[in-house]
Amino acid sequence: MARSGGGMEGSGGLKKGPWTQAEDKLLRDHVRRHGEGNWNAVRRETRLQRCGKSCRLRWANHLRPNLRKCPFSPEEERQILLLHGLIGNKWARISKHLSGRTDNEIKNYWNTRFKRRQRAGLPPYPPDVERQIKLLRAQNVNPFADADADAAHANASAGLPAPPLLYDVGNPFALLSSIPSLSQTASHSHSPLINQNYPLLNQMQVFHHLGGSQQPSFHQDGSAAAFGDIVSSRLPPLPTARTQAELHSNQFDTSISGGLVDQSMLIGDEHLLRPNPSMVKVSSMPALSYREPDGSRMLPAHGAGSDGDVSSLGQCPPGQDLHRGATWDFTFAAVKPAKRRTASEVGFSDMFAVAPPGDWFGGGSTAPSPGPSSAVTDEEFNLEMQQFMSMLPLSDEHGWNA
DNA sequence: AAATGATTCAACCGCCATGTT
DNA sequence: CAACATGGCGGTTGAATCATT
Repeated sequence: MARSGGGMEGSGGLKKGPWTQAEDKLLRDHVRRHGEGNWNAVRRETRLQRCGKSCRLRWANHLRPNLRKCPFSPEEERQILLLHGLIGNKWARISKHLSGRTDNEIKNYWNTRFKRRQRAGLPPYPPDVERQIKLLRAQNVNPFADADADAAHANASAGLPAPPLLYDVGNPFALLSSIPSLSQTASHSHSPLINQNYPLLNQMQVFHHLGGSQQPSFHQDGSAAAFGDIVSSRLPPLPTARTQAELHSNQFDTSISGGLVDQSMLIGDEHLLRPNPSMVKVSSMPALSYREPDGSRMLPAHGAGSDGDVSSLGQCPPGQDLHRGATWDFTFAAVKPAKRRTASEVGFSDMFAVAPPGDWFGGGSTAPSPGPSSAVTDEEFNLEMQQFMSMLPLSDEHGWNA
């Protein structure tokens, strides 16, 4: 998209703005001959008046083979959510797990949908995704934690709270405990991702299944916190309610609804979410059901390019791209306005029932913090992720899009 | 039909890490 | 070891487009 009117020259006579077909051809030919990399040589060896960075970006985001330009599939959306929940705004890392997707694409996707949900006063993750995130984090699953582990350790050493788990302020165990299969996984799996350093959450699940309602206390100093006969000495402290000012920019201000949602919204998910007496009713919330108008997004809204955009369309197999609909957009599109609505049309019956993110990624930091770390490899993580994915229905089982 | 506001996403920018000299 | 070059990443911007009034 043009951001400078096209053809504008920056410093050094370098061109900015949208790429033309001719430029694309030059770049493509160059890469074909010389391979990727050495981007600054492109300008030297071709007539392209683009800086190396611009070339790299153009190639990576639009020209390289195997790019998939179709809308995200439900699995991809779920992966994005899960990965984002685990590692935060690490778009490049996330994109590595989504074949044919660029970090920019994922970033745009997230930002767009996130803002939409934010406006609607919704948490970033649907309930079951949030549960997955909780579980993975509780199990210390962070395949990218090599570098992050140091930071986390440094934080711990400095007495700073570890990245919090997502949880329900009112009932931190309601979500975690409600998935027997997951509890089973946590308790009995021999997966390499099951980290025994975090047994407490698993026990919490058991505890809750046994009818426990007492909530544990966690101490920021990491000292043991009594929880029945369960003592936590290693679990990162769960967050306390924070003020809006402390929320990360990416966090939702759940104060709109007190961080909780109407109990009626739990319909369809009631076997997973326990009624919470502290839930409040939200009087005005956009209706969330949405159906894309007849695959209109098959084509870019703009850009198949007035200026020779060569966005590779149709690279997704038939049926993979026309995915709009109730069972497809289970995540963000549920908040997407079918049409912009008047306040009177707005409803809340399809709001996600989910715990407030509360302290989403650690207070004070402008960047989301990764979750607890482990030495799990990407391969192991992928395997584990696939297993989790397979456990989750792609259908609209819980009626989020109803 | 025009005006206005909202949304999308390609492209840019600045910073940082790594490699090379 | 320092200086420089290069590549990568995440955040942000803004024109094009869409939807609504």
